[in-house]
Amino acid sequence: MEVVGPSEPELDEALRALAEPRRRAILRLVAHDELPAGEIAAAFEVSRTAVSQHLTVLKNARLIDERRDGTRRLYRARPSGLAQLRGFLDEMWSSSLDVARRLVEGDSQEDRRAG
Amino acid sequence: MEVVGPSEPELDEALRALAEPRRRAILRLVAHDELPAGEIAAAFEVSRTAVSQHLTVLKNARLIDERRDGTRRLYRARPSGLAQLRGFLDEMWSSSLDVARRLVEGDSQEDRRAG
DNA sequence: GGCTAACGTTAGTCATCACTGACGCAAGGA
DNA sequence: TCCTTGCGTCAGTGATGACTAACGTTAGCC
Repeated sequence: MEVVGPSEPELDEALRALAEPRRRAILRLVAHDELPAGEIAAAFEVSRTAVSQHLTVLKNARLIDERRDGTRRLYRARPSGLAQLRGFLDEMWSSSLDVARRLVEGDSQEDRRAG
Repeated sequence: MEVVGPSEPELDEALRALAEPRRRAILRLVAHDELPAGEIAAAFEVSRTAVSQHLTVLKNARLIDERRDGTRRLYRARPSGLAQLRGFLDEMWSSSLDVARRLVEGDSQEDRRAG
């Protein structure tokens, strides 16, 4: 039996986006200020191309919003995109706390199955 | 100027571990029950080798704990490992909310710099 | 000691991905 | 119209990673 859980394309995309340190750094920048792509790229030593691709990934993951102003593109973090991740972590966290509590109480997995 | 943020090896390892769907599925399993490696592997269609490697990654990321019982190795989720991720998300979330509020108030980035 | 069960580890393969330079494109100003 | 500025896109490359089969190791039973 294959267990893969519910289909979760959005969560997967968001977590894959956050798994890259440079994208987290970019997200931190635009979490504090709305910034144009050029200014974001200037904050890093990698090429402007690389930063542009990171911005595309973050945008597809719905972690940032893009707004156009002439030839400039302004980016900022998207709070609701992070909220979903909090939900995932909270669920895992409470579940794991339950297991910890049961183990302390001596109620092993086999006990619960036998009962 | 290169901006990479504070060194965050633990956060990085945890997020990289969670970026893989199979590892999230494994984590969900051991968040509900403490399970031996064989039983975890039986829940998936990939080889036992692959699951063992996933368990190693999750263990190194401090997202699960391992306990030995004879030849068996029992695994379960580690609540404190998830708490760190919650902290990261909370910080980003509140920062992005601040930016959203400032933009709504018409206090643009340029305004704050000029002022 | 010999055997089996339950796992981890190693070596090798294929796909993914972060990166670069070159190019394309839209929005102004002269 | 021509030129520049600000960015995204394309094609190619090296590194990472998820996977498999084969092998090594430890615990317990006979």
